[in-house]
Amino acid sequence: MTELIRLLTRAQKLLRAAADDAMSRHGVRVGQNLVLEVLWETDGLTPGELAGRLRVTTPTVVNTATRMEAAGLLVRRRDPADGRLVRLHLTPKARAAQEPIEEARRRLAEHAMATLTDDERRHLRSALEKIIDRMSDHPLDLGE
Amino acid sequence: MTELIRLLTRAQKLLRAAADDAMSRHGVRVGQNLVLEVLWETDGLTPGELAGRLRVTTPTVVNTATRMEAAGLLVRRRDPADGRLVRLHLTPKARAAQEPIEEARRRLAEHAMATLTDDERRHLRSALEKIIDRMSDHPLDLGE
DNA sequence: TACGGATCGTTTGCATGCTAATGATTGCGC
DNA sequence: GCGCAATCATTAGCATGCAAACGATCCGTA
Repeated sequence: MTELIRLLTRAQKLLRAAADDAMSRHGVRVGQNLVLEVLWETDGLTPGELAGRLRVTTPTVVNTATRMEAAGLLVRRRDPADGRLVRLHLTPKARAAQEPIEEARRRLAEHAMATLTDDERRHLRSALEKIIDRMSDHPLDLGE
Repeated sequence: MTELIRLLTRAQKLLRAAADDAMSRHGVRVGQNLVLEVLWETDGLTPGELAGRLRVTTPTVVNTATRMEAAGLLVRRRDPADGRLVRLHLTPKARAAQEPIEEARRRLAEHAMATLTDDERRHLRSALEKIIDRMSDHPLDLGE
């Protein structure tokens, strides 16, 4: 079964590289895209909230946000009600990138799955969900 | 279909984190494990050869090898016949880690796939291979 | 009201990848 | 035999993740 994990890793790497390529055409790197996807839907989230939704640590979001701020994709605003919080707001530049990036993402996904039948896609989805559930609910116990 | 890519990414991330956890018990990080797997089989490869087998760039192997050298897992030796080449040789410490690490890897894989039937595993393997073939043979064309 | 624990974001340091630039060595062609 | 292009490894710089340490702010309690 270790072979299956290798295949999964390799497929994910190919997809990630292709996604990064596609996103880069629009001035967005693959990690930044994850932040954008959430903020397009709900602007003004805090780094901590974003980290929770992306299943990533807060420092990761903070660093990505800093790079995105430098790239002119978002701005930080202190929450007026709670001085500990920082709210991340997208710029018009980030909003303008939404349609082309989502389109690129859709095309990439269709391209990657082009040789899979609907049935194969369903099976793939189901298998991945089982693995995710398994690893989420029962993290590998290594003793002590 | 973009949902399928998200699932694949999430599953891979969970597996990688679990693998890193398991390997760390044996003083080896998940990236170093890839190098070990190849060198256990064929000792004395060059960084370039390793990079080719691992589908990773040469600088990545060089950096990983430097960390592994610092950790006492391997040594660099200049090739006597060709001064440009560097050959990576495992230390006894790295050989001693082989059995426990391979065992941990097997257990992790079995654990992650525990809720999948043989049929589901076959379908998963087949789908992943199709995606890999597709992305390898037909990299997404983005136009110029 | 003042203090101390809880809650955030940030900084720091590391591992893993990449691309581009650099440096050493080889080997072919003249 | 010499020089120059090809071939390697390495270095530098960046993006993405993590964990751990730190600093600021808030809030319940005494």
